[in-house]
Formats: sequence, C-alpha cells, structure tokens
Amino acid sequence: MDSAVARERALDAAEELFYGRGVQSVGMDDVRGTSGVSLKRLYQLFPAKEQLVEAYLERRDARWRGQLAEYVERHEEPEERILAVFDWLGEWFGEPDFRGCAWLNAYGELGATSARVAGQVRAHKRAFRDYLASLVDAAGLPDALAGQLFLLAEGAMVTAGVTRSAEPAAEAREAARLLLRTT
Amino acid sequence: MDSAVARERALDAAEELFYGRGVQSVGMDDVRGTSGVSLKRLYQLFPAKEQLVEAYLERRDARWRGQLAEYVERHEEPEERILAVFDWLGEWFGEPDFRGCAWLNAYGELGATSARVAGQVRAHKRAFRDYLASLVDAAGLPDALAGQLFLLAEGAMVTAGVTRSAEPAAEAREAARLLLRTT
DNA sequence: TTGACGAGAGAACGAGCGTTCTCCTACCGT
DNA sequence: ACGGTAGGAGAACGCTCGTTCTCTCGTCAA
Repeated sequence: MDSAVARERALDAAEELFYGRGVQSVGMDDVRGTSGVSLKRLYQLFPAKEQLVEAYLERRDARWRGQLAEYVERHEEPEERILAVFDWLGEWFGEPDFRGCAWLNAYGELGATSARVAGQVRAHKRAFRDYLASLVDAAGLPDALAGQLFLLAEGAMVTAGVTRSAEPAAEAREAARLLLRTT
Repeated sequence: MDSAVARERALDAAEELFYGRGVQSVGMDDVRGTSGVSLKRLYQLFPAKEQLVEAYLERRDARWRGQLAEYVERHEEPEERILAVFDWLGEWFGEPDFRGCAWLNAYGELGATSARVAGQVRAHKRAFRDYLASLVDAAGLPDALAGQLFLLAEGAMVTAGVTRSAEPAAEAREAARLLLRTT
C-alpha cells in the first residue's frame, strides 16, 4: 500500500473515531483496526498520537471551510450569502453522525494539555470569523456585525452539539436576519 | 475532621482542579493533595471519581445560577435585567481564573463517555435557557427571543473560553440590545 | 491501662494505552 | 534459488491512574 494511501486511510479512521467518540477514548489500536494500517506504519506516518490529532483537525478544517464557502457561493445576494451560512449549519447539524463542533470538542478535551491543539482551534475559529467578516464587508454592513454573527453561529454549534438537535441553526438564522435588518 | 467539612474541602479542591486543568488530567491523588482529605475518606464520600465530578458540577450549577440571578435582580427594568445577564457574563469572563464554561468543558471531555455528566450538562443549559425565557416573558417580549439570547450567551461563553478574552460579552450584549429593539 | 475502632499515609494492584520490539512472511533483484 | 529488506501481526514494555489494601498510630470507653 502506497504511503499516501495509508495516510489517507489513517486520517479517515482517525476522523471517524476521534470525532465520533472523542480523542481520549480512542486508542491507536482502534485507529489501526478501523484503518487497516499497521501500528508500525501509523508511527512512521505520525510519530505520536498528538500529531495524528493535529493532522485530523487540519484536514477537517480545510474541508469544513471549503464546503461552507462552496455552499455560500451558490447564492448571489450578499445578504443571502450571510444567511446561507446558517442554512449550511442547519444541514450539518442534521447529519446523522453530527456530534458538535470538532474543534470545540477537541478544545474541551485537550485544550488544557496540548498547546498545539489549542492553537489550531483558535486558528480555525479565527478563520471562520474572518470569513464571516468578509461576507459582512461584501454586503456593505458594519464590521461589528461580524462578531455578533460569529457568536450566534458558535452558540448554535455548541447547542446543537449538546442537545443533538438542528433547531439552533434556524433560531440563529432568524436572529441574524433581524440583526441584518437593524442596520 | 467532620464528614461535612471533608466533603466541602474535597469539593473545593475538585472544583479548583477540574475547572482549572480539566477532569482527565487531574488524578484522585491531586484532589487528595490539594484538599488534604485522605484517599480513604475521599472514596467514602464519593465511591468513584465520576461521582465527584457530578457533585462538583451540581454544586457549581447551584452557585452559578444563584449568582447570576442575584446580579440580575439588582436591576429593576425588565429589559435592563436581560442585558444584565451579559454584563454578568462579562465580569465572569474577566476573572483571572476564567477558563470557559465548566459544563461545556466537561461535555467536551466526558460527554461521549459518561451519560450522567452529559445529562447534567443538558440540565444546566436547559435551566439557563429557561431562566432567560422567564426574563423575556417578564418583559412582555416574544418567546422566540429567549432562544436567540441563549445562543448569543452560549457563543460568548465558548468564544471567551477559547480566546481568553472578555470581549465576547460586550459583543453579545450589543447584539441582544439590537434584538430587543426590533420587537 | 487496655483493647477496639477509625483514620491517615502510602504502597500495591490492575487496567488501559502510547510506544517499541520481535518474529515471521512475502517479495525483490541477481 | 537465495539473501536481504520491508511490512504486518501482535506481544511486550513502561507509565499513568483509579481503586483497594496494609500497616501504623491516635483516641476513647470501660
């Protein structure tokens, strides 16, 4: 098996397991079992578990933001684009294996012990916030709105994760719509 | 040492350590060292670590909601009371040992493995949401607003925790103020 | 004074798991 | 065919930590 293929399979398994059951309750042996990549190979690709976690978050970050942007760009109107963010969140929340925001979960588990993971979480959130700011800016709306929309989105993610419900997305969307109207 | 005293000391130590460093990275031995309560006594009071965690969350829940209500009730106007929630959050975020929402942190760490902890987190969040709903109702505002304010508060807590900043409280307060005005 | 009981200190036990090592097999070039 | 190498399976190692056990000491009632 090619190294690149083994790496992808390892990351696929890591993502499924870490996201689904949490990082700490998944052992490297579980990753081997799910991926079919031997321990020796796993440790060649990722010298320690923490680096596998980092790679998992990094790859997921790229995909998550990419899919969000792709969804948003299907809309023309600048204000529609902003609301589309919350529609996309709602679709995500409704997926059967949705288990909350992967970065917030990782932060809760590892933020206190792994500075690198904590940094990745902050970077991901900053990137998401910056993306919202760019949408707000493109709509000619005041900068301060971006922070408010960000808080709504974060609140929706965390609440959807804890309650296992997609409803927070609709609530956040409605709040966002009202905030857009006040300016 | 009286059993009740030992219990309080154990819970004080547990709260300081669990909240400050996370549950998983604190051992029962650390709790003994900080509290001065022997392991034997600890296990008499709390037959397993999970029950110490539950007791920690339960006691903190009572205090957290009590202090919030106390702060809010210092204000007369119904709408001022709603905004006071966010002022209180801002004061909390600014405390030097603030490390995010204890329940969301616990959920990230243990939500996937401990059904009882997950249930406590949901109960705490539901109680907070219900409290917001009672404030909204007392102000004669539409029920739907409660959910939106809740999302803003949750987003502020989570963002303040990750970024170690008190600013999200002010942002959420401003968003809340705008939402109050739209109705 | 003595015997019984409770409590504390800390060693001991056992499980889980990250990481490494051993052994064996299969394939490759010559 | 054969020696060498890479890779896989899984045992082994070492550490952490939740939980229990042992041993000793102090206290208190009779």
